[in-house]
Formats: sequence, structure tokens, C-alpha cells
Amino acid sequence: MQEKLRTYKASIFQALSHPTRIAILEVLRDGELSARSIQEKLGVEQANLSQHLAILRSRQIVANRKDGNQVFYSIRNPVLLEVLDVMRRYFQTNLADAIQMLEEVECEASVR
Amino acid sequence: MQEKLRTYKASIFQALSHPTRIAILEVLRDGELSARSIQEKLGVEQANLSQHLAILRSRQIVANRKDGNQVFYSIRNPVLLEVLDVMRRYFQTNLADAIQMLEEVECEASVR
DNA sequence: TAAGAATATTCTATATTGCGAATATACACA
DNA sequence: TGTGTATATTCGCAATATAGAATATTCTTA
Repeated sequence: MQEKLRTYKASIFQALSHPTRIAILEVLRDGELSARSIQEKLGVEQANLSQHLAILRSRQIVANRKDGNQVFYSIRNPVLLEVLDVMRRYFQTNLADAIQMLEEVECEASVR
Repeated sequence: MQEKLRTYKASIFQALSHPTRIAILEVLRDGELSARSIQEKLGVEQANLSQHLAILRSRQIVANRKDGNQVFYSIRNPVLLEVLDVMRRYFQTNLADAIQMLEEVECEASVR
């Protein structure tokens, strides 16, 4: 596989590499929601949510539909939900390691 | 799902969010390899590879086994390969969008 | 048209990441 | 023990990412 393709995949993973963006995809799992509803469900700053949505949009991960005053977001490709599902299985089969990691992550998520 | 769990998931995605690290997992798909072999296959700097391996290690994604002079790496949990497989499907069902993205990514991968 | 609501963008400060160069460590074997 | 090979770590710098504050844009409705 060429470098370019890997860079694309990496950019998708990168889009998924933030807790808020994972949360966004999880609340969109059951169907589209307005930006405002997402914001209320997640309890984040308006500007911050908008930035995260911009990232998901730029990677074509979510679609947005304007309706009057509001913008409704939805997951563009359901296969992405499978990615999240498999990750859930990954997490489950990894429980022991994960618990340890959670503790580390709690202090600092970085390697260095 | 709690924030902590999302942070954990995000940290796994973050580990996958670099082309070199994706490449590492791909060459490890068929079994363990020494760091040197990985380096030769990928053609990256020794120090750089070691840094990427450190990230994968810190997330418990790879296991390492020391044998004399060398360190052999392998994928710790095969479910992770499924994640990559699903991503491949994601890519395939997304071809049109992806091609467009590849062009953009070619110039600059960032949103801003 | 004016005011208000929903969303996006820009700006600024800070933190994190990624790279190569240099250095350190660990092991093998003469 | 000394030398070479394999791997890891540290350092400094450039690039990127994230957050909140401020501002802009778009739409609705009085």
C-alpha cells in the first residue's frame, strides 16, 4: 500500500483521536442531530464544538444539512460505526491492559 | 459512556494516526519482526522508528520480545487488525470522497 | 429593517507532536 | 576488556492541535 493511502487512513484516525469527537459520533449513532442538540448533550463550548465538527466535516466523516436556522449533522458512512464497534471489542478483549492504561491516561495521555 | 473511556479510545486512535505507525502495523500483520527489519522495510530513520514503536508500546498495541541483540515486535491483540480491515472497507465504500481527500491531503493534511 | 438565535470563523495563548542529530544502553564476540 | 551492532532516549526546533474569547454570518420573526 502506498504512502498516500496510509496518510489518508492516518487522517481518518486522527479525526477520531479526540474524546469530544468520539462523543459526537456516539450521539449521532441513532440519527441526525442539530449542532445545538449535540452541544447540549455533550456540554461543551459552542465554538469548540463547531471546531470539532469542522474537523469531522473536512474528513468527510459527517454530513451536514441546513434547515432554516439550524444545521443537522449525521454520520456519512455507517461503516465508520463498525470501526467504533470493533474498537469496543478491542477494548473489551483488552480489559486488563486497558484498566492500567486508564490510570496512566488519567494523569497524562502523552508518552513523553 | 464516560469521558475516561472515550479518552482511552481516543488515545488508541491517536496511536494509529500516523502513516508510519500504520505501516508498522501492516508489516507486523504476518508475524513478529525485529526493529531492524521493520526499519529496512519502511525505510525510515532508526531513531524515528524507535519513537513510533515507543508510542505503540505505550498504548499496549505491540508487544516486544528481546532476543540477544535484537528486539522483536508483534501485534498484541489481533482485534486491532480487524480495525484496520474495517477501515479498509470504509475506504472502499468511500472511494469517491476519498480520492478528493487524497488530493487535498497531498497539499496539506490540516483543516486550517 | 431590527433583534435574537444558531452556527461558523478568526485570533491568541498554550500544549503536543514529529523529526533528525547526538548520545546512551545493551548485547555479542573476538 | 574492547569493538561493533541493535535499539532506545534525550534535546532542540518547527509544525500542529486545542481551548476560549471575540466576532462574523445566516436565518427567523416581530
